[in-house]
Amino acid sequence: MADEPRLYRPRDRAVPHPGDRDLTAALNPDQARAVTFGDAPLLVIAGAGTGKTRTLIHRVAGLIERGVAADRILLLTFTRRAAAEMLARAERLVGSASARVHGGTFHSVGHRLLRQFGAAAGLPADFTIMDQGDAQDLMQLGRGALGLAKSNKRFPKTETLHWLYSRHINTELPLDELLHRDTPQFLEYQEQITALFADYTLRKQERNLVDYDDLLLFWALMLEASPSLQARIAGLYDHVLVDEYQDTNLLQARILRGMCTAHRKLTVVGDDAQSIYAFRGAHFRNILDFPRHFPGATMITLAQNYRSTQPILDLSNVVISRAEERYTKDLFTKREGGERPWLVTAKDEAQQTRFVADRVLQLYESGVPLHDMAVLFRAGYMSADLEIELANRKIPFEKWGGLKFLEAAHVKDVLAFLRVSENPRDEVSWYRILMLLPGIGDSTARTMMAAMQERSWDPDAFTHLLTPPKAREAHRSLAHLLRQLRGIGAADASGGAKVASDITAVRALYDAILTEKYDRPEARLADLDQLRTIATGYPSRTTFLAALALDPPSGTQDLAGGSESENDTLVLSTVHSAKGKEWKAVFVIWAVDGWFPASRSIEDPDELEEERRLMYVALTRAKDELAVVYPMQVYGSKRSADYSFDQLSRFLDRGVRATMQRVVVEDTEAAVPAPAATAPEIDLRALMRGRFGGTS
DNA sequence: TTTTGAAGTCTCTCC
DNA sequence: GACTTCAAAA
Repeated sequence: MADEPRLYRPRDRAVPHPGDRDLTAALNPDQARAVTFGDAPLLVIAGAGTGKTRTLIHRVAGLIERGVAADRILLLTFTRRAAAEMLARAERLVGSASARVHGGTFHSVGHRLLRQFGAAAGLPADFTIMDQGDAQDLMQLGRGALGLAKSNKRFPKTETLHWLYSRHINTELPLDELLHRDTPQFLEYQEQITALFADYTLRKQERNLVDYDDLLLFWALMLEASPSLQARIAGLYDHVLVDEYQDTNLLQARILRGMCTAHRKLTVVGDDAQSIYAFRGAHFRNILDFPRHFPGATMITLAQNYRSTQPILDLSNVVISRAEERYTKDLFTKREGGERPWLVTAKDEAQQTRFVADRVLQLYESGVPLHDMAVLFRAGYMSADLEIELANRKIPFEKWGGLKFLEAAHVKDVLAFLRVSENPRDEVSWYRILMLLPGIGDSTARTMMAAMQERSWDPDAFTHLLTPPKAREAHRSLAHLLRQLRGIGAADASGGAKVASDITAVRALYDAILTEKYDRPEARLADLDQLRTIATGYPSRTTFLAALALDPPSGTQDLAGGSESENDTLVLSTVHSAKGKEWKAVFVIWAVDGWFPASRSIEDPDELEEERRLMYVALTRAKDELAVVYPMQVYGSKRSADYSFDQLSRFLDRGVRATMQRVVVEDTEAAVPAPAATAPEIDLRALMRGRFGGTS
């Protein structure tokens, strides 16, 4: 139970689709061919909006109708959202039988398999999962231990080191090649970097910690290193289906090979024009290499778009036609009519925000529900101004992607307490907790952890540690808390209530620290209330902690519980998080060179190409209405000599603009007077000066 | 020597 | 607005 993936959340009522008797009735010939295709490797190249997911789901349904047991089908996706959506749609199509289809992201399925089979591979069953931040923290600790932390300014930053490590695991490129290609300036440190990676690997093992990359790597290794393990793991499934295959990397291809060598019943779908995860080691050529990895594979191409109007496709096709390398064809639709997409010129961010809010309301009044509209942007923080405006105007919205609830420092702090009680060897969490205590800094924390390691991380070791006088009292109350947590946590049987009371116990100590640290702690304290509420939904502390790393609730909205679908809310999303989704009306904001494409991608041709595909993904989300907005003036923009950041995105060149219509925002807010040019009647500043006795 | 406060520097995407 | 770096204080 506890080990089941959490991605599938069955709703109470599963209504079978009325037309599920003939699964191919609603499909075009190409789609139907993919659905009814037999048991050999199958590659479906499917452009945006061509019914890719629909085809995949129908294929699952078809397999079930052919008598394949639902729980012997594995459906792999790339993002959590895609996994949840796919399984929900499968259920709608074939009814509750699909409830037993196994599915999730590669990482979550890898996690489940590791809990199940890890013991046979020498991995303790109670390992803790580290998120990216934790992994970096751990590497930082190793860096200190190896004496690489200081003294050398030119040594790569921990962030870069972790990136290199992850890249090495996911792309299977040797370190020296990676260094040569991506960061030649660090070549001279290759020896130290290798030593650091070795230390990191050992450190993880000794602390019983597993990072995201391990979830994939260990899965692959279990399949490859032991024929009997492979038989047991691969033997769990008769059919494997993979969505968004263009976003897989070599490690994942290896996993699929291991899972499918026996039966070769593998279906993958994807679109090379929508490959946007190169930063995670994916390469769109992977999808084209599929026939080589799985000889005898059949390829089916879907090019008819069912989503967008022709004018929207015209624009998207021109944008992607500028790509250096491209394999999929132009999309076409039989949908008639539709307005040309808008290219909206705004004076500045404020006007861009006003335009979006006004237009959203306008569409809403004309009958488009809020949930049929989305605002897309390159990076999470770019919607800040809009969020404030929407809140002011009381337009309900939910935000996808961007900074996550669980990445907030205070949430991680509280979780760290739970994690050390769960896994006393969790060095990352120990460090975090110790640094919170007054009188303890980096060096004392390291000394204390070394002492605990001396005692083999005995849970009682902490109580007997010596601390500086200043930290005495804090040490005592922390020791007390940890004993208490172990006591509470021991009775795992009573489930979520226990996790919640753990959190309450932690807060008895932590709230004071938090209040001390921040001027306005209210919002953060509220976050912790949320965390407690979320915790009640999990059967045990172990499941709770693992789920948080792999399937984190995105924050406020998820908390509302099952009612989220009933609320009519506007979606704000990063383009990455929007992939695979569609809306009647889509706004793409910040179409400014340096923002989209991001300035750091401009110099590297490959990265620029990925940005282009990202823009393509953004544009192809729209069904009926599409508006691309760009503010001409960017306040507080970077003072870079190389680029000016108030130019229209380079992806919207002349030819592209010819498929759009220009819209200039009428400045309705012109009533707001510009700063007075006349001499002030009074001088407020002068009146305020000296108010606090100071003279500055 | 270690901690802590303050000024200064950027800001991605996801599991 | 969060994290890093630097200098002063304990």
